Amino acid sequence: MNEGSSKEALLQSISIDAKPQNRAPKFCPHSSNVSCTSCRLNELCLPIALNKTEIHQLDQIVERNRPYKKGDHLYRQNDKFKSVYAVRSGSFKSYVVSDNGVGRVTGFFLPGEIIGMDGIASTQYVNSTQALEHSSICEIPFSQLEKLSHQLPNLQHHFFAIMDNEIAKDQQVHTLLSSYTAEERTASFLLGLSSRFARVSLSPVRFLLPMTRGDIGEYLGLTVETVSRIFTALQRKKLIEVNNREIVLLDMTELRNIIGAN
Amino acid sequence: MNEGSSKEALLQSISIDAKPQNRAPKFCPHSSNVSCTSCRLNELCLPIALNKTEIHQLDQIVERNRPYKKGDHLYRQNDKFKSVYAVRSGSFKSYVVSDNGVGRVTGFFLPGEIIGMDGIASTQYVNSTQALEHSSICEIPFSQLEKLSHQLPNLQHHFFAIMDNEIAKDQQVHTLLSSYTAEERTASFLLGLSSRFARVSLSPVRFLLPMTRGDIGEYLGLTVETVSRIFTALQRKKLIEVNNREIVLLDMTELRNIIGAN
DNA sequence: CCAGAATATTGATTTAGATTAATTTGCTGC
DNA sequence: GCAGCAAATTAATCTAAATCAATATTCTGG
Repeated sequence: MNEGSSKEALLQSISIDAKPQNRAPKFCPHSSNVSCTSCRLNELCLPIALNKTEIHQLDQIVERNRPYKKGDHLYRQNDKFKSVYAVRSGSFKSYVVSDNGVGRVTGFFLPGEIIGMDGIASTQYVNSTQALEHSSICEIPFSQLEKLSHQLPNLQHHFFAIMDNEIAKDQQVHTLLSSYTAEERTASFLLGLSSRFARVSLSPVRFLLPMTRGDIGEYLGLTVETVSRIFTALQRKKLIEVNNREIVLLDMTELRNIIGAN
Repeated sequence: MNEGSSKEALLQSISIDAKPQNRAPKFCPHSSNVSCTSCRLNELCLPIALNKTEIHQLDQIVERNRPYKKGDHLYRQNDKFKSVYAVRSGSFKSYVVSDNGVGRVTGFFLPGEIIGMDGIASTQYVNSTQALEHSSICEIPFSQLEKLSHQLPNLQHHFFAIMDNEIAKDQQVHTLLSSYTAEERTASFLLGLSSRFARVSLSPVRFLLPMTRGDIGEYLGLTVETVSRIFTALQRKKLIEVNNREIVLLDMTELRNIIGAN
């Protein structure tokens, strides 16, 4: 079941040159990945549904930034909205901090996923977004993306679809938070991660959590302690195996049954 | 404070002809509202940010359907996605029903708001949407909206913004559900409704709830009983006045304080 | 106008998950 | 290599909201 590939393998396969801002000719020795055309994620990311010529046009506006290290911010709450970002490697979390200092995680982002779509309407980002590990991203200035969408109906349609997926996803979270138990939430979270890892050709049954139990709790509306307890409980039931950040899904069918009632 | 206008007043001000599908010349005696240009909501709805000529083009693709009566469905879960809808009068709720028959309300829609943006990505609606009272809507076939967006950069931008607002709104709900108490949720819900009523020039302090306590509960992740109890509690604290579906907000400042901590 | 159904309220009891607290494990930088 | 800190686990207690139950009110269709 594809257990050979691991998170680390992905990270290694994408080397990043120090100053990728300089638009370089196609085959730069420091990067296997300076263009959308050659990017291993192009089937999952913005270029999907675009033809060669169109991808090339998209390529022109993508800025491949320096890598981010753990804790670095992509942007902060109330920063002026400028770009959306595609995760190239690693992972990010977005969160809001309320006046009283309590933080709430609003989303996690894995390779091939698009970050920063909060902000288009308000012209400011409503979340902060921060790297959970050493990560790299592609920055796409929104005004240019908009202009290009205007020329390429495929891109416009695809971007509508991406935003819409975001809406659909948020509504699933709505259902989850308004009616699932702690165990159902956790099972659903693990299965969700699993299929997102599968999407980028990583093992859907064995993976490393890029986030802390605290992050998961904030995202699922649970406390750290509850998340931890549920993990142990699921392990005792032989549905998963947990070793700190490493998760093995032993019985996906039964995990699905847990949330199946809903 | 604008208490003169009421829900009923709005309903009356918009009369609807029986077969509005026939595109009619500007001044039809049966409707004060057969074009976006003359619609009292045009400052809040899709036409916002469009100039006269552009509004006219939008007008050409809008279908003004027959009115819906309470309980009528705009579309159902898994129906093929075809259109988005703008509420002209009345109100709607969208919901999903899970396998075990438990329903969850995912959103409420008031005049000037856009329904049906779930579905663009999946080509099927993921919610069902139903009128909460006698209501009328404008239907906008999405393929045509997309085509038009492609010609009118303003419309494209505005539609991005509308979708983005949806995302931002859903994320607020995420925060609400993952960390607010029952009282905080309820206060936040009432204040939210209040400002949405204000947006369509209805009183922000005295309004009729178009939905049941059960709907509110499903939306907020609470039981009917809890919603009812919180209403009574807020009433006892003199923050609101409740008479069945009629709500008066007596102390908006204090209501804001309830959620202010967050 | 009335009967039955849907909706809403209120109270008593239970419970899932929060809170509090203490301990263990793992990780980072000197 | 280990000191100090962040993250995770586990247990005991508490509590907000669910559940169960009964009644009251409002709406609807004949």
